[in-house]
Amino acid sequence: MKSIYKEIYDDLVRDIEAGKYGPNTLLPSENELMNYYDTSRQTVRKALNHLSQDGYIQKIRGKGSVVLDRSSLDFPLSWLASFKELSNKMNINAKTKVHSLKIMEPTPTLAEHLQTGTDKEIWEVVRVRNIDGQNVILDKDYIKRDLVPNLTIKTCEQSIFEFIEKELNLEISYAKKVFSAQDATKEDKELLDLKHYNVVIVVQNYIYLKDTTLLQYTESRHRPDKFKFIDFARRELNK
Amino acid sequence: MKSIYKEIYDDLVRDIEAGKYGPNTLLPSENELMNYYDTSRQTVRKALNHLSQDGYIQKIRGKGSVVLDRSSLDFPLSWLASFKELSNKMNINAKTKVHSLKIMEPTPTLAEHLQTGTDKEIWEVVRVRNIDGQNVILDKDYIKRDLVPNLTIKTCEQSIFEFIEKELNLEISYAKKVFSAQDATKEDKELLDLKHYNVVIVVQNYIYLKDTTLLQYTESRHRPDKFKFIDFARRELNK
DNA sequence: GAGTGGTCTAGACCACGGA
DNA sequence: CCGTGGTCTAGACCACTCC
Repeated sequence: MKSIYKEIYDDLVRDIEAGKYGPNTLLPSENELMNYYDTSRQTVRKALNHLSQDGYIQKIRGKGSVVLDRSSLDFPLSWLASFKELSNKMNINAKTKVHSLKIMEPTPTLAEHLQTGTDKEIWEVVRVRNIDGQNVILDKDYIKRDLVPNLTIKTCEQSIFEFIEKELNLEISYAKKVFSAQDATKEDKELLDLKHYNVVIVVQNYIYLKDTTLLQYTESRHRPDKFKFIDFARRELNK
Repeated sequence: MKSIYKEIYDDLVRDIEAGKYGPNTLLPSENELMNYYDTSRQTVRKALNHLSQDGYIQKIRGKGSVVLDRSSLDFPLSWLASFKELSNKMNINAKTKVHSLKIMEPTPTLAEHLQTGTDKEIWEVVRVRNIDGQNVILDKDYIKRDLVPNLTIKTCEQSIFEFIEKELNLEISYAKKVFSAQDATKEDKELLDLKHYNVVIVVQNYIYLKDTTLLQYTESRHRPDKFKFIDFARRELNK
């Protein structure tokens, strides 16, 4: 059973993306939505606040909720999303090749990234993402084995994300991402079609479950010209 | 007069950062906070939800609000912050040199970025950020002149941000950032100490006021090895 | 003045975790 | 079982925008 505010949120997202409410027009007022969904104002406001948080609308006191123009925003890929989800949304001709999949004991560096001991087994998954015939992203995933006992090449070719959430019923709650640029390593040069570039854009991703345990550390190494990341940020506290 | 939830939020942020509530310990329960501040539960929850949003805590049903470890998070520089705010927070030896400041009519490209006409005057501010004796960031700001009539070199050396908010009383509400990498231009090579790097990390920043008008377009060009950006993201809707 | 969103109250019931 | 957080209600008063 979906909660009411989530239903309202989903409805409005759908309507906005379908163009039912165009950019710079007003959404129905909180009162109208309240009556329409036969619910309390707080519930409506919760839905609207999430729309605001996610960059769909701007609430203006005395006026209403203005729909923002997200056409140039393309995809809000700031948030936790898997490569598969992304490539679907963007209609990209993408393929994934699993380069290696193995169980290992972490090096001291990896143990620190994963907040675990060097004697605890972890999975190492190395995947190459191919877009339009070019190998442009190298993904290295490190996953705690005690949380994910089994992993197959087939799963890694699809979406590890989906597998973890749907098959294992682990709830991913939040993540910390660190963006930087690094000199390309020998491995980068071997596995990617780097052309003349001597640096790669690195996205380190620490993925946490809802009980705050760290599940996975991922390093995504992008060829510079194929890297793009969009972020929507609010300065004020949400109302 | 500060609102109650903001007061609670600020208090808790202060206490968490001061170490009064250490990582992996529990905050007082919603009931306790409710009594302490003599307010309703909803008001307390609003404050806690913002803490959750900002990566300070994880709320766990049946248990409480767990303080997350932000020591490695350093600074949540994902969010709207000026260079001055940042360098203050990070104790960095940073200097700003204004390379040029002028009024111009936008090129077609710039007009599109700023969502304005090619006949409307805009400011162009070019600044070089020097960290530890090296020129590592080139900031190019384009600001609508009708919103900001006057701008001085002195202001640009300090913080344009502060000037806009405090002197002009314009309320900045949200921003869209686009991260990418580009081949270094002739200008990059002239103004920055680029060493052997042939690409720069570019952060395009579109800054909006609370009435949804676009105020400013900024392009921040970073030497790759000095670029770092940290993002905290939640997968679930906030509760 | 009428309508909008922003803050807040005082209740209620539910789902979950831990002892 | 009790205490936790998650959802929701039905009111209230305020600040703001627009006419």
